[in-house]
Amino acid sequence: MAREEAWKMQELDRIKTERELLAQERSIAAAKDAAVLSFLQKFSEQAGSVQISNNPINLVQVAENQTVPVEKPVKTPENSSMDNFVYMSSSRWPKEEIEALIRLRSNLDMQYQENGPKGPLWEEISAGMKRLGFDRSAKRCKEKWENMNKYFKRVKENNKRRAEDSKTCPYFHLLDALYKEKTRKVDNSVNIGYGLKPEELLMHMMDGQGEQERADQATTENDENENVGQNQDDDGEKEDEDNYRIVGNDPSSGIIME
DNA sequence: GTACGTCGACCTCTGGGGAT
DNA sequence: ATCCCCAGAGGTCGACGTAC
Repeated sequence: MAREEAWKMQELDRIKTERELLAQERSIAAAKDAAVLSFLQKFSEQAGSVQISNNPINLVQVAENQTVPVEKPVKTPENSSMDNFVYMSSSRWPKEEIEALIRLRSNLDMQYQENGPKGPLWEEISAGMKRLGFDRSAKRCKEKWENMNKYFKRVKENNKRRAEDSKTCPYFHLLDALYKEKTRKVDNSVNIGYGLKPEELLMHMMDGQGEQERADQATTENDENENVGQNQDDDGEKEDEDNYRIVGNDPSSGIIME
């Protein structure tokens, strides 16, 4: 019991820290926006005919030689001379972008579930990504989400085990945690969950996780072929279960639309 | 060079929900 | 009841990176 209380306190501290970090990120993004706008203004004055994408943030990141997200000039038949080029988004999603997408999608999914009608969900996610410095269209976000889940499920169904420090699929643990929480929410929503504030819901989820972990410890491994979306005790997860954090539905991730 | 894993992009199909 | 729109699932193909 005391251990559980301590764990809850730890989680609350972590939530607080994450919110502070997010505030920092937002201020950085705002600063970037301002810098980019001035840059674009200067740039357009100097080269009036140059085509520039509507991706100021990423242009700055290129200028600052940062790695994420990666941008590269792309030659097109129209601009093969490279005198005029457009910046295209990198096709590959860096880990940071994927994690941001998962968090945003999870947060908004929870919001939409609470608020009823689904609005322009992916537009909001795309806007949220932009605020975090990642320029991805709603369509790209949606496709990435679908491909990600598709591949995740495929791997799960194939019953493959991968090293925890695998270079690839670093987001699997996030998706895994998300599916677990979704399942748990469905289980709990009959009695609790709806009508609660996100923070309150988190506390319920955290309670549920504690109970779940205790239950997991008490049970034996007997569910080798459970479906990912149906069972949170899927195989191959016990080994790293203690490392999971509730990220997907964690309101503390703070990426909630103002 | 080849096999394999991973991923992006595009497509089709299906089910749910709203409008008529 | 029917139509339409949308989200999601699933399939497929090709590109890319890596291990062998």
